[in-house]
Amino acid sequence: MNVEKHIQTSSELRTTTRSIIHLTLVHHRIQEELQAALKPFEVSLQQFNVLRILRGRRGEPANMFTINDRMVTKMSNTTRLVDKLMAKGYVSRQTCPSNRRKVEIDITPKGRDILLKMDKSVAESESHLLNALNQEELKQLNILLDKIKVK
Amino acid sequence: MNVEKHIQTSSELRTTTRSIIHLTLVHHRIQEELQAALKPFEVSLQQFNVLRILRGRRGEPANMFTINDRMVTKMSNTTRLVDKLMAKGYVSRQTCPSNRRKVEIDITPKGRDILLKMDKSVAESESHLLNALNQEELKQLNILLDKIKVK
DNA sequence: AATGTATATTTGTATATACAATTATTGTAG
DNA sequence: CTACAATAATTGTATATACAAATATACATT
Repeated sequence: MNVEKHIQTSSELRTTTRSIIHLTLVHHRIQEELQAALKPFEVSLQQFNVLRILRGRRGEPANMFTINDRMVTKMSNTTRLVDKLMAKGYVSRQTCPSNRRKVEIDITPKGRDILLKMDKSVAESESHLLNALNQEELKQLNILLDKIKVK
Repeated sequence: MNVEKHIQTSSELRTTTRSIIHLTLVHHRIQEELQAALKPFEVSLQQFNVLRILRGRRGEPANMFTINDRMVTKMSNTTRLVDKLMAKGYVSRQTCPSNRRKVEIDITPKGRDILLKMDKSVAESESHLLNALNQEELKQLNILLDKIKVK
């Protein structure tokens, strides 16, 4: 990708600026592709992420904070994502008996079923996006991303 | 960053899934940092991007399509970004005399002034985010990002 | 010139997200 | 026990973005 051409600038960009723009463009493209993969299931990427987090807990229910901590959105929005997954019957929610401020959210069998189907579609999209990168390059990408200050 | 820990899964992730989650987390963090850098100027990151694109054209005005082509948003939203920059006096807009369907958008001196100030703040944030990466690593990052299928 | 088609932009609207305030419950200091 | 602070989640709302439709102009065919 020619980032300079993309933003149509005649001036040379700082290398840092260039890398950040590049990352933004790639990220946007990935989101588009994954959202398209999920469209037939009428589940948003964020809803998919919630389901995936719940499955990763292997039966142990999660509270809102736990789910939100693994997501890149505010807790208020996570509440609403769970609302929507509830309406579709993909998750259950009940107040935690030992601490009635908390809730216990879990994935339902119906949620697991659709998640399995979505997995397939998402995995194909991911593979397509990244198939020009071998294992060594993926590892290298992760190492470089790790060097970006996320704190 | 331990991506598995972040999404709190006990199962091993596919390496592609892991890389994509990692990229998403890093992207989100970068957006946050840059938005924070722009906050004192009361200009959104997307508004900043429009100004930067216009400056890159060195005096030649741009139409909506040209601006939008360099951005990761829909044209309808770019129209509204320009509306807001107009209201602040940072850009000018007039219908193109040779083709009255088109508009000619340009950055104003006032827009250039604030852009210079914002540049400084944004450059600092970018440097902070990426200062653990040397020139060779930035180059390598761009090469790897280029391998992600954006078509 | 009249009609249909393509191009460029804008408007309307639904969904997504961020931020602030609110509610409910629990913990704790006096 | 009461008052106050801390925690957990939700609700309200403003802004951001995506998608569809509408508007205006230009171009092409007859």
